[in-house]
Amino acid sequence: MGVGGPQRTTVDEALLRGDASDVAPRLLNLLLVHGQEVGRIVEVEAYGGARDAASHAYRGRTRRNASMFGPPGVLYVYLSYGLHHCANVVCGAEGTAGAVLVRALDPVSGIDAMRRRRSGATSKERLCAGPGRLCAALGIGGDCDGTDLLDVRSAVTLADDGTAPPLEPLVGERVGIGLRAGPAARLQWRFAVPGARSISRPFPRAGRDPLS
DNA sequence: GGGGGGATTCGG
DNA sequence: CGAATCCCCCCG
Repeated sequence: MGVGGPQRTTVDEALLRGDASDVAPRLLNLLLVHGQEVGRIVEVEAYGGARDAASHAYRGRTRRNASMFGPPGVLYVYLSYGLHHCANVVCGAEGTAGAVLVRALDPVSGIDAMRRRRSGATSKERLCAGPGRLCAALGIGGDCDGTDLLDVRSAVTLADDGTAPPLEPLVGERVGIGLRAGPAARLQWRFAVPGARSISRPFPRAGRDPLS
């Protein structure tokens, strides 16, 4: 057999139909593709709708978050802190808000182009370790908001090379959620591939209870 | 119409 | 730790 690597297929919409917290861990080890630049999704976070105080959609639809209400498979891109773009895979039924934030990729190909876009980054494992970093590396900007990730003709797509998601992903609280989000800040809606090289920030050590 | 805060990142 | 810098929310 050839050494060209496993065949890449598109992702079925059925994978994305559920709630964000159910869909998120199933996106681990899929590929995010923009032209020649390809990265493996190794860290994600789930964001819901009206019941998730940490979600952009908590207070309903706005111009910014409109894509979150779209059909599953749409790309939701927003500008964070006026500087960095962040990419989400929209999930759940059309009309309901739900999305999975892609927080880190392991670079697979197009690494030279990624480095060019991220002039500061040197090491491969930092290239796409963070939601803003990976968008910069892949060239995903606001113009990509609303893209259909399941359409092979799109500039940005999701792909599956046959690597299954981990049976036991790392699980933790979402990053950067302020106290104003209330109990939603403690939801264990962050997931990652154990042992992945590119993780945006460490997960707290599991296996011990706090001293409460 | 104004002010505060953010799903971030980098440099000092 | 603070700056960069835009969108959105809430209050008046």
